[in-house]
Amino acid sequence: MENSNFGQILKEKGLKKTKVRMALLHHFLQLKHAQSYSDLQLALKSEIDKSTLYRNLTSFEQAGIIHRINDHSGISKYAFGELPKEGQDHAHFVCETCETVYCMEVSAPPQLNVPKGFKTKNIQTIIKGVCSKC
Amino acid sequence: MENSNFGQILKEKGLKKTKVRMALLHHFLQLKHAQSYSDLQLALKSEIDKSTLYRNLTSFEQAGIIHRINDHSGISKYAFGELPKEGQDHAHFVCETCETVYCMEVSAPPQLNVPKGFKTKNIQTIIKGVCSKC
DNA sequence: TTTTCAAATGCAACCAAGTTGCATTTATGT
DNA sequence: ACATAAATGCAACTTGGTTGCATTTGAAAA
Repeated sequence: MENSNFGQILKEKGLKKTKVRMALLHHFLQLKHAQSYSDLQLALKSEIDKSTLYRNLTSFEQAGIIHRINDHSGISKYAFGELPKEGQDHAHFVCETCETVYCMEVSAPPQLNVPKGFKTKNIQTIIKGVCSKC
Repeated sequence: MENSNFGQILKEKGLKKTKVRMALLHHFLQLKHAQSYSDLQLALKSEIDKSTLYRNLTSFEQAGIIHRINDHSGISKYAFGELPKEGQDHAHFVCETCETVYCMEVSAPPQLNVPKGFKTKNIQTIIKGVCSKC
């Protein structure tokens, strides 16, 4: 996978090809699990300014390159790939031991007793447990 | 519902009966939807110190008087009642318009393709949509 | 290639949620 | 009424995230 590839992804999304974005993209593409701001800051050796990083995370999310995950910790994590717009075929597994967040497939959404007058638009599921490494 | 009742609840849980706790308990018992720290601070007319409030929210949660909810906003909300330990019969509905969080029943949990080696302990569901008032 | 201009960056200052240490106060058991 | 452990209040702090602004840079047009 060469640089021309990353540049292409950014171009398709209408985002300028910058050093920061290339580094971020490179990082996200080779990761299996979700990263928090501090994970990223650490991994990228603090080379990226805080606000620049946050702004790029937002751009990437809007462009559908990554998606934002809110596990029950209260801090956002980010993972490669777009979140499906409608219905539910994506869930997040949070390991209670190592705090790692994994994306998972869902074969059938939960059955909900939503009262009259309530309109469901989106369902997000957090699974807590222990991952295979722990 | 009189004060002796509230005092009884605290006693059963091994918590001292204090002014702050009585006020908090009184407030939670008459609420239908989840409250954030700032909601509580506002509702209680800022009479309660920040750290005291947080510490009591933690105590109440540990005692099973309230449960903590993490909608995708990143800030914790608290609602009366204990969260079921095993399985899933509780979900949270977040109104996209008014930000109100409601507790809901779940009749059937989602079907998940959890890989081998992963142990599921708990499933939390956030439903996003529009509530009956909005 | 050079010019140009919007977009991206870096920096500092800021806000809010939540935590911690510590001195003081208060609820409860004896 | 007394003693003691727990609860409170306060200040200081940490951290995730945002904002305003001056400077830099990517990319498209000349």
